[in-house]
Amino acid sequence: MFSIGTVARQTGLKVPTIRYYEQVGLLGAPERTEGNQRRYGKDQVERLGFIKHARDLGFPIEAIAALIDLAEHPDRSCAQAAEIAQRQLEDVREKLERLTRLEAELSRIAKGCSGTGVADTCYVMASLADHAHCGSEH
Amino acid sequence: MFSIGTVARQTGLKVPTIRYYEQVGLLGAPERTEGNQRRYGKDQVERLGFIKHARDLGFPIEAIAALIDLAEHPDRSCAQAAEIAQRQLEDVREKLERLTRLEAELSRIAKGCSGTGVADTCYVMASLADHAHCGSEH
DNA sequence: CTAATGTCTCTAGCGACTAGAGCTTCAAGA
DNA sequence: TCTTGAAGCTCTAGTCGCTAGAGACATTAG
Repeated sequence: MFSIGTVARQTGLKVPTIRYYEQVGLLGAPERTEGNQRRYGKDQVERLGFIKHARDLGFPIEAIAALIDLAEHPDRSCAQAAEIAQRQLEDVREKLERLTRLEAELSRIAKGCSGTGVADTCYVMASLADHAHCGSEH
Repeated sequence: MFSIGTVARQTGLKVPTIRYYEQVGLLGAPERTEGNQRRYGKDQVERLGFIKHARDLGFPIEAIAALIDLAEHPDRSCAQAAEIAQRQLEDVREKLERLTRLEAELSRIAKGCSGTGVADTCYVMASLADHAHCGSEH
């Protein structure tokens, strides 16, 4: 049985984050000592590892809850898990696309700066003020 | 003088968003009609366009406030504006990097799915449960 | 004049935590 | 056994950038 601090160190999560996951129902309530402190078993530590990994990959809490639910009903089809992963992948790809365009635009803006007075000549300001300066949509 | 709805249509912002920008001090309080409705002048519409564009490029509100402050003091150096843009560019690049790695990992995970029972064979689950399955850091 | 649309303020909610106050419990050393 | 300091507890509120909704008032077109 591990204290919350020990589990935090093991999983890389922060202590309040673990409590938060319990609060939102991602993790069942652990046992408690007589003095009301949480004590986690191996299973729960593993689940927290799963959650951490999924969060690192950007899965929203809700999707993780669905995945955990699937894991607890092994009779269900793997297709649902694949679908969740697929959705996440598409989400990431969309963000990538958008960020790629932003990067192009911003580097164009940032490069154009002359470093002189801001008044009429500042390229950054002009670019932001007038969308027509832009190279592409965003 | 334009009503808030008209300005919203002109700038592409939503009505509550415009009120929000006023609330957080990004935009000065506009004139009001006798009936207490906001009426905006050309200058303010322009500024809202500036804000919209900067937000679309991902600048946080605080950075936009700093840019507006610079715009109102044309004697200051353009270097500060360039610095803000540079910071934003770096931020975008960091996110891009991270997302690129996530995309690789997720597409590997999503592709590996066999579509059969979730029990022992689900690749999605196994990948999430065990970080050792991963091809790279994230 | 009426009806429809627009606008007002205010509060609360989103997601995923994070910070802090004020208290209690635990574990290790003297 | 006692003490001390770290770690834990609950609760509330704050973060960011909006968004939604309630209930009331203003404006405008026909």
